[in-house]
Amino acid sequence: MHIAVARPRLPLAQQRHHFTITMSTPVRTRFAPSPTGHLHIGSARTALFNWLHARHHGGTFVLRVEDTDAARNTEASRDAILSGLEWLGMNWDEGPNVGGEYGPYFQSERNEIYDRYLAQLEAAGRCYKDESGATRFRMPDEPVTINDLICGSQTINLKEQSATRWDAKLKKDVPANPDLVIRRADGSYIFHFVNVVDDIDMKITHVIRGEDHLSNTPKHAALFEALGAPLPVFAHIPLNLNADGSKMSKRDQGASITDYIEQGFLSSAVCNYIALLGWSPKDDEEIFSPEELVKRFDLSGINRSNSRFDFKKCLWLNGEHLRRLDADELLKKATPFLQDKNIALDDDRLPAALQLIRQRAETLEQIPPGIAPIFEDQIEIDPDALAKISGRENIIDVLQGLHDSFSATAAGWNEDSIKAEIVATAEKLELKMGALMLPCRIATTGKAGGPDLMPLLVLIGQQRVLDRLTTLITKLNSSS
RNA sequence: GACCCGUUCGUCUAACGGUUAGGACACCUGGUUUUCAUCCAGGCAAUAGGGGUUCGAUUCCCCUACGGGUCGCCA
Repeated sequence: MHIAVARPRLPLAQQRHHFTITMSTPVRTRFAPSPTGHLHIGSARTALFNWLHARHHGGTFVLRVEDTDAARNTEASRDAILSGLEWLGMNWDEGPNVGGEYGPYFQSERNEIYDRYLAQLEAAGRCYKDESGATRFRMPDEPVTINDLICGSQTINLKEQSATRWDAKLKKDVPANPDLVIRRADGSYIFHFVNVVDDIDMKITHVIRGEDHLSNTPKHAALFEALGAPLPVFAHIPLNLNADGSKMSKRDQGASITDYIEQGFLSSAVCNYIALLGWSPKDDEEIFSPEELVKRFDLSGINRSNSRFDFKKCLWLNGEHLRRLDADELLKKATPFLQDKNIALDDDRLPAALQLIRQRAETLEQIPPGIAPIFEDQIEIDPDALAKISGRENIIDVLQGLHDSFSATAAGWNEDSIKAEIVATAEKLELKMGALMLPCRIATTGKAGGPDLMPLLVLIGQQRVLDRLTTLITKLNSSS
């Protein structure tokens, strides 16, 4: 497969250097997380764009763990990131657990490779050891130009730019050594160097990453040049912000992918939503399965401005995905949430219950509470719901009427017979049917809202419906 | 502070010089469902400001404002 360059932002002459290198090369993208926390939703989006681009072009998606900072890396974090990616369905072709011909895929295990590239730099006279023992890459005298697929072209003189450094405490620029540290005195390597070396060594063709790396890119380009390697295509994607426009940090609500797992989101919906943050299919469609995303994704559809996270839209999208699941998939996805609430998976009533609740649930987490009245022997009456009906003058008559009618039903216990009994009771009491529905619902489910009432009553069962009506009647009588 | 990127309804976005500036979420109003939800119909709501260029700018250029990013021996 070949690379599609669908949105030229630059005159062709400027693009040429950029694209001839990879025009006929199979696409290889990578996601390179640092295991210092959970899988952040923004990182997940970066991973998604890399994954989608690779899959769209039939290329290779590489997972590389950038664990060069021994002080901050944790095993728990690495596991969380890997399992988060797995949950999202972003399978990697090369990387941890699956291997590949360009391994190892943990930077902590690649020192020999870095030594080799460093030797190359040394041989070319492009780096030196400073007085502290750290190795520095000589910043080029000439300006460096990069062409970003999304952000366009920019030229910068690194030597001049790096000759001073902003001191946040002093609030002013202070003189600095413009040459980039690439290896610490203790022999460990710095991000910029290993990142570039690995991208070269792993033959990465497209570097798709957050815009926070845009300003680093000229340095990387200089390293590519010094190492005699062609530049990959750079595509810096805009960042996600909180709903209020502030920077999304680790502790913000919805920042971690585990939040979505725990709250009963579907991975397909999360992928769909985050894909839409900064990428557009350019038409009015917006509900996509992962397969459809792969088919439609193109880097040319990525826009350049940051976006804010809209949790409500994400919820809506999740509901849409939920309704598109077939019965087996729904049961499978809901299983952990059902087990958590002790709802037996082999209960005869479960399939029908799931079909009932799926029309209204937006998350898997909302499923058990909605169908609990079917499976639990005891229900709790929501006080707020009860308050809506307890003040009605005729409430006891209504409940008693329903009870009498339901207990006398001769036509069996099904939706039609239940409806007929409610209608009959309403006529007897000279009320509209609607006036009986809410009391009936609250008495039998404890809640003011929920799935379609008739089928719900069928599943709860005649005897328990009668018992619950009696219980509420007793309760109301004793409190009045 | 310097440098870089950005700025269309509240939010996500479409419109790559000519549109009554389109769609979606959210919100509001009706309707259907004799319940809840779905669903259907309708409504509210945007080109940051100022200069150019042009017969004509959301679209191209400049300035300002605002937002974000980078300026580490973190990644």
